[in-house]
Amino acid sequence: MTTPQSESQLLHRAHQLAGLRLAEVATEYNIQMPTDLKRHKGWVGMLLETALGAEAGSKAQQDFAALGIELKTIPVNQHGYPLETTFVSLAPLSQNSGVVWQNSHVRYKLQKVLWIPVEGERQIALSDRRIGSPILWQPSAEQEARLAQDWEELMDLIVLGGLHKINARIGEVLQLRPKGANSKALTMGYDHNGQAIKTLPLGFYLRKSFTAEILQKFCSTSTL
DNA sequence: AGCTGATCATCT
DNA sequence: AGATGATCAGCT
Repeated sequence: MTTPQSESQLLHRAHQLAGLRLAEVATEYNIQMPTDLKRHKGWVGMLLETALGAEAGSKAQQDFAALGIELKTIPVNQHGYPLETTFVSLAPLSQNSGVVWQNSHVRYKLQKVLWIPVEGERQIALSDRRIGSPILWQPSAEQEARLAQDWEELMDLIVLGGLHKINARIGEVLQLRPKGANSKALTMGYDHNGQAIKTLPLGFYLRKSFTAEILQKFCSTSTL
């Protein structure tokens, strides 16, 4: 699939996927389907990237950089409520001087997001899971303010030597959680004395309550 | 190691 | 049961 040339073209393609089951899309693009996602956690996301013409195996950019749009698939239950949090970006634990909300990766990634809900309950076979209607979202001023507030609180902990105080309970809409190969993968950070330490890489994630708000606003009639 | 794509699975 | 912390795969 060639990359879409306009926002409306991308939306049109996304709407055409709505209602299809994952097996139908995988067959159309000759993509092997795993039995489950245990060892293929990013499979649904990659499938829809292919189907929509995003640049595969891409870089630290939006999926549709020319359109300024990030693609996110999100697993939902039968009511359209998120089953998982949404990873946004890695948190800069070092070399973070001068980073402010306005030039942050989180704000960049969330400027404009095409959300595609997909049935995610494990009782539904992967092949039978249906794709929902796409939602093109831009944060409202109020939503961005909440994101910025959490981001600043969490970045303050990182920058001011509070890494040891960080856990997933902090933040109303945004949280920090480990994001690495495993608990042995370490990165550089700074402790409360300003000393360089090895610490778990952390990522910013959107809480389910926040993404539910995004999905619900549009899905009152039919998303799935 | 650090990005991309995320979900798993244990613990509370 | 839901959230937190841990983990999986591929590419650079």
